[in-house]
Amino acid sequence: MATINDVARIAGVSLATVSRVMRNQGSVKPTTRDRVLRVVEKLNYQPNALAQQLRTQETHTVIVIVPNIGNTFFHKILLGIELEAEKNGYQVLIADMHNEPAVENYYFNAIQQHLVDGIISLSASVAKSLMNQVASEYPIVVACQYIEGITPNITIDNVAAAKDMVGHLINLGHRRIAHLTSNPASPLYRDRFNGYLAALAQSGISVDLGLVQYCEPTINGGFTAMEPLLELNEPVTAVFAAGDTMAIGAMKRLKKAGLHVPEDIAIAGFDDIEISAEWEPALTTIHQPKFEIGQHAFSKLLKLIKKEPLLQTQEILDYSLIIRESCGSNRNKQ
Amino acid sequence: MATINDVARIAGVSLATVSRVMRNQGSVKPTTRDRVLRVVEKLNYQPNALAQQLRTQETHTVIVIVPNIGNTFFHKILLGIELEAEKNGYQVLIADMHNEPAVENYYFNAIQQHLVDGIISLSASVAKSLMNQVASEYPIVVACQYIEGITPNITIDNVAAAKDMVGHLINLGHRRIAHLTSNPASPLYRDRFNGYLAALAQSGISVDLGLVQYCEPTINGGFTAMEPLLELNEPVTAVFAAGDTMAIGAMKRLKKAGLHVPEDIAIAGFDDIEISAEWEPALTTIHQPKFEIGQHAFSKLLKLIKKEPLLQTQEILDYSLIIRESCGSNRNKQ
DNA sequence: TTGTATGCGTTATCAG
DNA sequence: CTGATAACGCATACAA
Repeated sequence: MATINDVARIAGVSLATVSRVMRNQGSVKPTTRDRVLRVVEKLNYQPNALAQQLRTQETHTVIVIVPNIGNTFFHKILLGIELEAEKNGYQVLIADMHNEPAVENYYFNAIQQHLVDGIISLSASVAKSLMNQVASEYPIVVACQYIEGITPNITIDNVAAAKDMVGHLINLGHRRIAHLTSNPASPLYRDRFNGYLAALAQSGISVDLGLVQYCEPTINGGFTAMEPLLELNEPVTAVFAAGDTMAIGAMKRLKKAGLHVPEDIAIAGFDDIEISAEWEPALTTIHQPKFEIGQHAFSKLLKLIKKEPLLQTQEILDYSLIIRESCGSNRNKQ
Repeated sequence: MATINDVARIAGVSLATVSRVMRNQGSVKPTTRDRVLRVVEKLNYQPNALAQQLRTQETHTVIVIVPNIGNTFFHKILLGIELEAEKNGYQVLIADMHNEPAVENYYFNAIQQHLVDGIISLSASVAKSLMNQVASEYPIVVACQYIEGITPNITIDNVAAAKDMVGHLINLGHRRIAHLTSNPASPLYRDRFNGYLAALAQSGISVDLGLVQYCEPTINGGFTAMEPLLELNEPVTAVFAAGDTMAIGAMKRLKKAGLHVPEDIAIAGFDDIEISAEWEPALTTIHQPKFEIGQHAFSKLLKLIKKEPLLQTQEILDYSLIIRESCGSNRNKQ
């Protein structure tokens, strides 16, 4: 592999000159520039990025930590990040935790080792203390998730969104509304649960914790979580799942039980992942502005990297209620 | 950020000694080791990986180029790569092309710039000449795709798999079988098309190119590609889609037309993506051993990196025919 | 307009 | 067992 020295020697100039033409910076006589360029081409010289980065102390690379690349929820977010990064001359690398919390710690080291200029975490499953320590020294932003009171983050108002959704179900006449949720340690699921409770409270509906099921946030999780609800003496008429995959799992279980959605029971989800619009019946859900979340996350990170002041450390984006078929109000089907 | 020099100075030793204790290599007196370690901890010293990599000329990192991270087909492959890499002390970074061929070129530079030790491409959409040039100098393996006669690659036998699937349909009594395919420039789709043709030929069924539709390999693509087939004078009784997403799109279109799968028409897909098993009716398809493809791809790459000899440059893994509901043979439902 | 020299933070080769 | 010192490949301040 050719180095800058090889080019310099063959072109008969100093390596400083080669450096100048490579970076289009400083002044160099057109004729010598041409001579250098010809050698560069002949040798297929590519600057060693490692050396450049070591020298300049910046990598123009950010890493985004994804809990599980298999979760389609993250795709549009990634796209938002990527396009925004591209626009600003940054490279984005994706690190897949494949759902193992330990992996996040591992990638947190990447920044302490100068391999990247910043981190966007879509997980925040790292210990609060480590997050604190790293975030105080390096550019980090968290999106879609958050650890209370730490680091800049981008989310929607999960409480309000869940409350809206359950309010919608109540408006449709439902009184016995089940809730499918997941890991109670996650602020996200806690917020959505709180929204559910708030909506019930507002309508004077008393809470029945027997209608709340905890499960894995997957199709299969929703499927099995639906079973105890089917055996209730007084059946529920609606289910609010804190994630679309759980909602789809619930629908599959209902179909197996010979029940129809939305005629026999209404189902609502959360997130608006791609398959929700394709599923039959199409799922009523909360749309998160994923692409924008991604864009904002990168913009915020970039400000951190460039040490520009952050106007607001926490950013709340707008969600929207997407009414499709699964709640029986398909007049408004989008 | 503390450097090795800071540690050395504060611990009252030379930086060579610090390097030794960090790498657990060479001999150093237990007491000085302890002294160094204490300082390391106090300063929270982390070696600068950039400098290490520049010095040692290896990054222990590989990059995998994914055509579109939103395509769930790739997830298990990534998982296979990641676990195999982890086992060998390598880090894997994912580069998302978001379906823009130009992006692959961009990441091909990463290796020429010494940022990674090797590349696994799941795309192979780069120009043959560039692929040739880079592959001749650097460790690269292609999986699931291939450019004829270049670089080590891992695939299944797409021709045989498609032929098997269409053979299955023929065995079920079908004679008029449509084929949904995509970009004819892709060897993959060409192979599957050839398999389709081979199966017809073997059974003495004459080919009717009017039954072949080209479309985007998406749900929507399959949906619209189904329309002309619906208007045929002599309708088809089965559809073989060269990808599961197209198959699902076709099913959605049929449902809209009031037709039932598999009673009115049989549908078969290819790839066995996750949603295919969940869809109702569940899709009959060709299973690609994605996890193993990922593992083998990394192993092969590692041999390339370590300059070990490659026994076979091209590796063909076993596929399997997964019979579910969409072809009406649900006796064998898996 | 060009060249020289220094340093980025390591590892590794020598001596001692 | 430990310490100088020379690379690794580049960018840049300073001279010329």
